[in-house]
Amino acid sequence: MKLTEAKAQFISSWGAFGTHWGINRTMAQIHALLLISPDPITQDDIMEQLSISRGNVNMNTRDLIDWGLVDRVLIPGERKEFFTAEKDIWKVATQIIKERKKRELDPMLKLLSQLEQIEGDKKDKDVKQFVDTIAGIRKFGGQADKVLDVMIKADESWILGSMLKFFK
Amino acid sequence: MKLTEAKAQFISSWGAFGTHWGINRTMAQIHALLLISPDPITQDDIMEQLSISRGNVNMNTRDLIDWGLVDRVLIPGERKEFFTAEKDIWKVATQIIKERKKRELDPMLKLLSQLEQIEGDKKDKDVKQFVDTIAGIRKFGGQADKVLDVMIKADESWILGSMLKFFK
DNA sequence: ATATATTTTCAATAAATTTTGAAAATTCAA
DNA sequence: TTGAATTTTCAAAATTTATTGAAAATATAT
Repeated sequence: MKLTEAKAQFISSWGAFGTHWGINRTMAQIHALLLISPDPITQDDIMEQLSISRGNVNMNTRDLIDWGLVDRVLIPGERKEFFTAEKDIWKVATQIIKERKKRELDPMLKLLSQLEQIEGDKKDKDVKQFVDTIAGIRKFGGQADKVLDVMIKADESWILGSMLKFFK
Repeated sequence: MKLTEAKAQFISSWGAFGTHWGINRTMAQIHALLLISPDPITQDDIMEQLSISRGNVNMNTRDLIDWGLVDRVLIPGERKEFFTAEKDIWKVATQIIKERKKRELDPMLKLLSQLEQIEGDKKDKDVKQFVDTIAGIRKFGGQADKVLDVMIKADESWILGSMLKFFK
């Protein structure tokens, strides 16, 4: 397989993959393109390589920057802005976990603790099942929250290596 | 807060939550409803409680069954089919991990190992960045794969507890 | 300051996804 | 069997989400 074909496949698959993870296709594709670009590239480069509009590139690069996955780079003597992606996959994963935890897990846990305090007779089986379910999810979520915090704080891949040895 | 209100909030939030995880809103809502229902319920119950069509319920319960999260239950003397959800959140999580690994991670890893073997001069910086990126993702994915396998095999929450002690 | 290059915004449009509902298929009791 | 109850299917409609592109805003060089 040649580089051009492989690139196209990677970008396309990474885009499809992203949709399973709550990230839009184009955002994931731009991210893929930046990951395999050795040097920073411009809006126009992205537009051309992915055949998408300027507005689309602009919005999605902004989102990627908000996610902490992409940076704007100013190149001396160049009028245009350049973009570059964090290449260390561990940092990428950590950053994604951090953001999703903040955007999704934390608010959900907050809601669950509110829902746990409903009025009602605990002997009523509907009430009981509701409270038990909420409590179960909350407990699980709380554990996940702690594990993710540990992962976020660890900055190198030793932690996964350690886990593996631990569980072998 | 009263049970009715709390139920509605939970179902609605769980639905929204699901959309961030590549699961469609209605499927997640049906799952939520089943989680808090102490006894098995019918298609009609679901239609009524969530105000959705029969076809919609049918398709989404089928998907939930495919995901291994919901079971059909036959109640003696009843003509209709009943549905019930696995209530143990750990089992739910394990099942989801197992399915997503199979549907997403495994195919991605397979593709990456193909892409790593491209023809081309390793001294070319485009080639180098491409190969390095793919290798990095593959290595990370491979580790994740192993960790997830361990989690899937562990059937009780002791494993997370152990992790926490380990990293404290 | 002015002209030019570049980026951003956002209403309109297009595309993708979800939902409906009625017809077809299936199940089951008598 | 027959017919009523129930489930399934799937084309059409509705809804949601993503994309475009041109105008407005901003930045930069001379």
